[in-house]
Amino acid sequence: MKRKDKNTEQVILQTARKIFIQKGLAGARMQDIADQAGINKALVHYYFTSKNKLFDLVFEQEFGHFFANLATIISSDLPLFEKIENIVSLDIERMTQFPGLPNFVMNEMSRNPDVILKKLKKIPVNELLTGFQKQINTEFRKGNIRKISANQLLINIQSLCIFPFIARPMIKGLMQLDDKSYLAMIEKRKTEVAAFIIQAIKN
Amino acid sequence: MKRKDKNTEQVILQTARKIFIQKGLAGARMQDIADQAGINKALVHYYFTSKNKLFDLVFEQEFGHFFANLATIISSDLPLFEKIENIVSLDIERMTQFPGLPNFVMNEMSRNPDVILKKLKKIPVNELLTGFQKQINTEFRKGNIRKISANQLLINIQSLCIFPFIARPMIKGLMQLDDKSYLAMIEKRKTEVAAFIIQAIKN
DNA sequence: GAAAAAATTAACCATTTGGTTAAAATTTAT
DNA sequence: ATAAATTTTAACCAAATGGTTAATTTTTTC
Repeated sequence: MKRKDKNTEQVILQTARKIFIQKGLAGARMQDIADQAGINKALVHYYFTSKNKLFDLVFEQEFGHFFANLATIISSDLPLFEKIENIVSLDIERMTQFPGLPNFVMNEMSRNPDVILKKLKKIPVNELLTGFQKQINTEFRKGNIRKISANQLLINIQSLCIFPFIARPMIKGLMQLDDKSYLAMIEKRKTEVAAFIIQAIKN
Repeated sequence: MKRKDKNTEQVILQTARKIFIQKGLAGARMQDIADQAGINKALVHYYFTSKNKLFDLVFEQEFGHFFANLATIISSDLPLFEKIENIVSLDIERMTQFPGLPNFVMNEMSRNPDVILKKLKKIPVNELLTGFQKQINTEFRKGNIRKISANQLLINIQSLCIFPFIARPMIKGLMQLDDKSYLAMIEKRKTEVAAFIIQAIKN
């Protein structure tokens, strides 16, 4: 195994990501991570010092994916309905690309709210919400939409986009969908959810 | 500790529930359950045989809460909009009453989809969805609502009701809400979410 | 090519964990 | 009141776990 051909550190990280997402911090085993990475367990410690350190690193990366580009769209000059369409599209695409992500992030937020709070502080949420609320108020005054708070609207958008990924096994089970059907349904939601939301707020 | 005054089995069960909801199966420790129940660890094994057995029992009970009364409302003769209002109200009330429930159930569904599939098979979902779709079709033909599938509508309702509980720490962090403000916001959603949905499908 | 640095290995370690056991204590049944 | 049944206890157990160590191997540097 030559360093030029393979980067052991990266292999461990990818493997750890997969297992942490699947099993969570408590359920993941260092030996399993080593086995699946095809290395000796001591190497995990050599490169990452401890289970917690490795987990923190993985979580940092995954958490970054969660909010990727969202701020940019929310603060853009796009017309409101178009903005909603773009947020929905981006959210659903990202969750499709990283299917275990919402469960992973939500769990860790439950387990460890203080760490998350610290991370969230780095996001200029007030600015975003203020700008978004202004846009909403403008559209409301023009008579284009009904009254709604930026907070509630964003919660609704995220709810409609993310929950079906969290509830994937339940939805598949209840509605008797195989993977293909489930994914087709998710694909359809890209336009349907946006339309649902726009219709809900439209005057 | 007299049997007449306290039921050790129940105390263990309540404690286990709390800890399993908080830590999950892998993260919960039998010694912690015993400590918090104020008993000797061997007692947990005496009454419940193993960690897995105890967990299964707790999960069974919690899973029951998740779907409680939902089938009854969906299959009732209520007019569609009223039905939506009742589902939303019931969902939000139940999640307020059992705040850790959605995380707990969603996690276990991820971890153990086969077990969940088995449980879901006991719910007469096809009947429910068929009936609900009929009602929707009737309203659509009358020109009262837009076209939507029962599946997507139910997913949207559940998304809007449940996700804010799953994402509680994130919402609180991003929107800088304390517990009181968060709960006030949730209370408001009982009517707002129903109105949002009704508006989204109304013609 | 030799030395230094880095990566890898296999064995080992202390602690934790879920579970077991047998004795003691308590409750119930007669 | 005694015997039987049940509950509880404290000690113990084997395996699993995250982590450590020192030797060996490989790669990099000069």
